[in-house]
Amino acid sequence: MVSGEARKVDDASVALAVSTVIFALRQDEASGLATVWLPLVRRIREPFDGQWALPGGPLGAAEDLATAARRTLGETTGLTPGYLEQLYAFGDVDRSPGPRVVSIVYWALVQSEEAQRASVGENVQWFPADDLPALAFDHNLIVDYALWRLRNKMEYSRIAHAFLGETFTLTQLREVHEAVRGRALDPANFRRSIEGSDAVVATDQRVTGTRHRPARLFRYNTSIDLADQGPLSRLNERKEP
Amino acid sequence: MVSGEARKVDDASVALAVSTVIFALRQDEASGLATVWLPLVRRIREPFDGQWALPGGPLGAAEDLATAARRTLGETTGLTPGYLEQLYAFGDVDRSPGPRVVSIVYWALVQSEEAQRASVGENVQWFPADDLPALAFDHNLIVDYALWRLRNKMEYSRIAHAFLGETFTLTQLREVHEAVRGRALDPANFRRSIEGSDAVVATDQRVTGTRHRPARLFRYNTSIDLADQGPLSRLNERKEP
DNA sequence: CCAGTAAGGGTCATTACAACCCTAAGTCAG
DNA sequence: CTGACTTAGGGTTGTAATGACCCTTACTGG
Repeated sequence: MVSGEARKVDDASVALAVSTVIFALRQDEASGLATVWLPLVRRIREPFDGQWALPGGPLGAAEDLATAARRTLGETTGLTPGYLEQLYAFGDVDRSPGPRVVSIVYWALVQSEEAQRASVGENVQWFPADDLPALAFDHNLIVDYALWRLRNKMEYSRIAHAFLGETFTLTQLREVHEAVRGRALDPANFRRSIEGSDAVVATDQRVTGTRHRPARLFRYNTSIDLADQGPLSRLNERKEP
Repeated sequence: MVSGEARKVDDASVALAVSTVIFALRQDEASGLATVWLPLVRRIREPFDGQWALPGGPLGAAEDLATAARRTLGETTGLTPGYLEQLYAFGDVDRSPGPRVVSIVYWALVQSEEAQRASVGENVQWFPADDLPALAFDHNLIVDYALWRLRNKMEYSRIAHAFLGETFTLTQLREVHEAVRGRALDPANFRRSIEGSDAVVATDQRVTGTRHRPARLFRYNTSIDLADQGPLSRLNERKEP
């Protein structure tokens, strides 16, 4: 039998949802070190009524997958991500009680200030990514996988700037890496590895008023593909305004 | 508005399909070097009637995504992959004329002999991955991405054995790497890098009758996670018999 | 003006890797 | 039987990347 890609699913009871794991960094008040946090949404209907879940919702009929991820994320949390990438499609038959749901999950990064600005209400709360409660559906596994991808990708690509503003010091950039990778990095070695690559461009500005030696401000090299998705970057470029 | 993951898609016209890019190695008759090939299926209905497309089909109501990939692959090409991993979900609104289709695409590897055995008919043909005709839908982009992932993954993980049998010589393993990466590798350096890792276990068997010095046969170290998918390997383990 | 601290640069040992060379051990032609 | 040929497999060396550690520079607040 030869495939007919356009045929409908036999049983129309398969629903398609889009969810997003979105990370930001937060200073721990005790240690002063930054760690990875993410917002969760309290469910207000069965199944898993009252439990925490990833922000998301059904796919609209006229929107692309990434657009649906942005929209549902905005509707539920008010956040606008600085980086967004598809993570995985979860579709096990038994992953949700009741009608079957296939979830296409994205993962994203926001700047910390943007995360502060966004509304936080009764039904949206931030949690440390390493220490989550039991979530609805298979969302604990999803977060684990997203966190693993974030940590992996931080080592070989240049997504760290999505946590920072337009310009930043090398110390700020290093602190992002330290927060995600969970250990201290040598400032001098870090500087050399970054400056040795072409990821970053020095500006002629400096940060003063820090009661220390003024630090140079850097900007990301926009002529470089930060995402490192190979042929797919074509697809992503096309879609962004 | 808070998400309801289990709600149906507003417009029920979104169909969910599963396709697979499956690679095998073939000797080029002229040069004797191996290169990467994949089977394509000729479409026998609109849209793209008569053009080549990836093997696939609609998702069944009671099967997991990977199961659907294996099933549709078997039905259309007769192949049983030695390795299977999710690639990406393609869901742009305009990727298919007519009713909307979201395709969850897998990529896979088969042993070369298994690929030989599988039926090849009028409507299934093998093509070199580097030199494809214009395919149906966005399948050229999909194959490019799958090939990029294969080449990337070959460098840092241990999937090469999926092209080989139970036991193999280091020369065979090296030829797999050479075929995928497209360039010759130094035999001595390759040997050291493999033996230095714990990916491979030497058996006490040797290959004779090759009119050369007999080569040791190796076996893969099954106590190691070959796929390197982090937390997802949990999910995959569970599903395989 | 001095103490404290971050910015930023230098040095060195270790490691991974590529290039290149050599020897070992089979088969086949004669 | 023997030597040519070819692949198996090991050794040596230079280079590039990385981490550990030390030093100087430059600002601010007391």
